[in-house]
Amino acid sequence: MHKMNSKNKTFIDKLRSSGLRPTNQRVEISKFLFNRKKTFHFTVEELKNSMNFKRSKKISTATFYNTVHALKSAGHLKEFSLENNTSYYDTNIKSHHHFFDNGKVIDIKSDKITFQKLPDAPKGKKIKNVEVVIRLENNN
Amino acid sequence: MHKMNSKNKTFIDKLRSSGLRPTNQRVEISKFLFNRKKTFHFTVEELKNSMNFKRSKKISTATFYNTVHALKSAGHLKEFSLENNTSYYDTNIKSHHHFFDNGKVIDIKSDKITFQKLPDAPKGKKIKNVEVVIRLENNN
DNA sequence: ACATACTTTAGAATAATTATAAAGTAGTTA
DNA sequence: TAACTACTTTATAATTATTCTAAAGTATGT
Repeated sequence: MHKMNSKNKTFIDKLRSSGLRPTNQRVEISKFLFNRKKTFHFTVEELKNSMNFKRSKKISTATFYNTVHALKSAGHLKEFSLENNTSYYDTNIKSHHHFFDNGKVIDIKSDKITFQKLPDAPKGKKIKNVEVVIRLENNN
Repeated sequence: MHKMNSKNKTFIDKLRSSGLRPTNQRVEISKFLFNRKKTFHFTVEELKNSMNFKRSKKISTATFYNTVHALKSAGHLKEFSLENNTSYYDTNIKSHHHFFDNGKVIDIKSDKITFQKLPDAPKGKKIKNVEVVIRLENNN
């Protein structure tokens, strides 16, 4: 007996293309992450807390880590780091940049930043990507 | 009895301006960090291991963390992050950028990158700094 | 419906970092 | 210089983020 409406398909596809069977837990995580208009920035701990908050049967920490890691490896999530030893993930996987405003992260669309000059890659290497972080502080 | 030649002064000044008394341990750490030609990238663990390697009397982990943290807060070190939940520090505090080549970090001088277009800061905010990370991969 | 390989989970293990509190030291003062 | 006080060092415990483990459960092909 399959419970699957057309809306779920997309989430399930993301899981399958990450090499993951679409179990209930994973489908719910995938929905939670991708069924939204705006891009979503999160840590695994935040994701776990916000999803488990209302659930009677909690999804385990390991499942959150496994699922997020697989989605990231498959390219459905983008990982980035702040200076607090925690991994952040972004549902916006298109190349883009970030504002950091004391712990808060805001996406900057790729075309908002263009370069006049970029260095050459060292010999034997090539550029995989370029990421810009603009740190903000309060005016005045 | 003071053992202090003019060379040490500089290291001691960095400590004092970080609000730290120049104890033996701290002076040695400060020397180790700043008494070099090229800029130095390190994690606290790496710093501890390389300094303690040859010492009979080891400097404690807490002292490394405290000292590095104070030097960073005072602006004598720059902190940055890779995607491995570890803090990296850079003795080059001038605004500059980085190549990341699987875990290896290479400085890029500030003037090697210039922008054609940068976004405005959100209202009430201003730009504190802009950092570029260029990720490398092997050719072919 | 079976078999099998993949999953979930609680809990242990690990790694980086921070906190604690007792013993030691720098810098000031008398 | 002796004494004092506040700051330091250190070993160790605690904390946080993450990964590992192994037993019990489930998806999927036949």
